Amino acid sequence: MADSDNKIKIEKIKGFRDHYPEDMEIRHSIFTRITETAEDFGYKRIDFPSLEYLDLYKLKSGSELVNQTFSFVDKGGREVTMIPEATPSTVRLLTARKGMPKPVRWYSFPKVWRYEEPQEGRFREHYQFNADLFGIDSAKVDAEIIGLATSILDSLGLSGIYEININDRYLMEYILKDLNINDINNAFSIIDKYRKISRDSFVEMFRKLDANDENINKIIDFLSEKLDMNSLPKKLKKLLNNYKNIEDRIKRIQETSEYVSYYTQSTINFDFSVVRGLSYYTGIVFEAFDITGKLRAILGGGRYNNLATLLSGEDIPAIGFALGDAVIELLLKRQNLWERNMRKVSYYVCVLNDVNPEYPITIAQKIRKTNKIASLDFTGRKLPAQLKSATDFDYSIIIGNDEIKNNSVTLKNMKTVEQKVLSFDDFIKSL
RNA sequence: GCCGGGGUGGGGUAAUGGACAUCCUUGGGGACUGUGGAUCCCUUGACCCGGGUUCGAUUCCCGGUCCCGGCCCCA
Repeated sequence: MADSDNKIKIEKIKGFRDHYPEDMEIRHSIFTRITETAEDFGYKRIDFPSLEYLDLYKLKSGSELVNQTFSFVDKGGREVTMIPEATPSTVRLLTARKGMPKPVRWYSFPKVWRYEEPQEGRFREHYQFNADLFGIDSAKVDAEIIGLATSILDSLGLSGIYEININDRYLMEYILKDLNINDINNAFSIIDKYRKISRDSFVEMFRKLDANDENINKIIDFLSEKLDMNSLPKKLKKLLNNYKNIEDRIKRIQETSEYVSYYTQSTINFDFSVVRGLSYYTGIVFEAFDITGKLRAILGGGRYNNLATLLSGEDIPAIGFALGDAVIELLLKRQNLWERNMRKVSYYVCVLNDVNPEYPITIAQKIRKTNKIASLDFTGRKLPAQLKSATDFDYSIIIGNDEIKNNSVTLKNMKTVEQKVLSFDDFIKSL
């Protein structure tokens, strides 16, 4: 870029994405399918600011999170952050209206931000779909949320390429305490690393939590394989010193799993290594995984019964999940499903030179009134050039002085190349 | 925050320590008067940024930046 051109070159900010029309067309189609599925379940859409007080996140996650957010002090001296996730905002909206009739079913599809190094399927800004159900704490609603999640994946054509892995924070805590491990948070973060680190370093880290080798081996044994729900009780009886007190909890997990199977054919496992990073989860946690194991979790969520209490003092049971657009895009592209699939019928109106615009505009407006797409070519170019612009459309319409004189429409199917002349009235009827 | 690999017109590419930087596509103009979704001709347009080595750097070296990927972390 020569200086004499007096241009400045602005590059895209690291980790952010541009979306051109050919990309947006597909993206919008996918997003619409996702939100329509939520609507079909009776979930209502909400939205909230992209900027929140940093305190909203300090409440539940500690100060380390600050390093991974886009945070700054605004001109009014407020410590604010680009929202890194939707759940705290969602709960803020819920608790700000006292006495909302329960249950509340809400979804949102905001952009969220995180300050980290971009890599496959991870950007500093991405879209994240969220769905939450407030006011009920039962296996049935746990299953509904998971069922909504699977219905969304299934509706995108991803059936059979993912599985659901379930765990329960309450159960985990019980097990760890039963094995005399009391530093629960640290234990969680070690367990979260189980599939990434060696057995030796796993043992080493647990020893630092004063766990004895016998119990560590029990944990490893329990972590080593995903379980189907039926074998869970047997496994736990062997593992735990005191099984009785946790029996109801196991039953609930089994029920949840059974109910989820009414929504989807997808495999549901119990997986003790599913921990989820957020500290506010209190019960069931779940993730959908690509069965090839190549990608990170496709979506994840869980029950968080005390976040509302933290924010407002009001006790509101809650469960939800989140789904990022980046991983979905990777998956769909891998399955050759990243394509527009809900496109309206489209017309390209070629307007020949010297034609009064009234007639073509009238035709375009008639088309648009029937919920179809009409685009007018006012370039005055030669017909072949206009037809070239029409390539992406289903039909082209040619309007010249002949058509105006005869009150007719020349309609060309751009795929079959078939062409016919209709009267204006017949054309309108054909829409 | 760390590590590796990259960066040539709008998109896709070729070559090069030295002269007009290749080809395709797209854009613009023209040939050809409403169907040639063309063809032909002309044309606009690029070596990521800064510094160093050199007579001379797009090319070699260093730093930055962005892209791709991996780690850390994971919302």
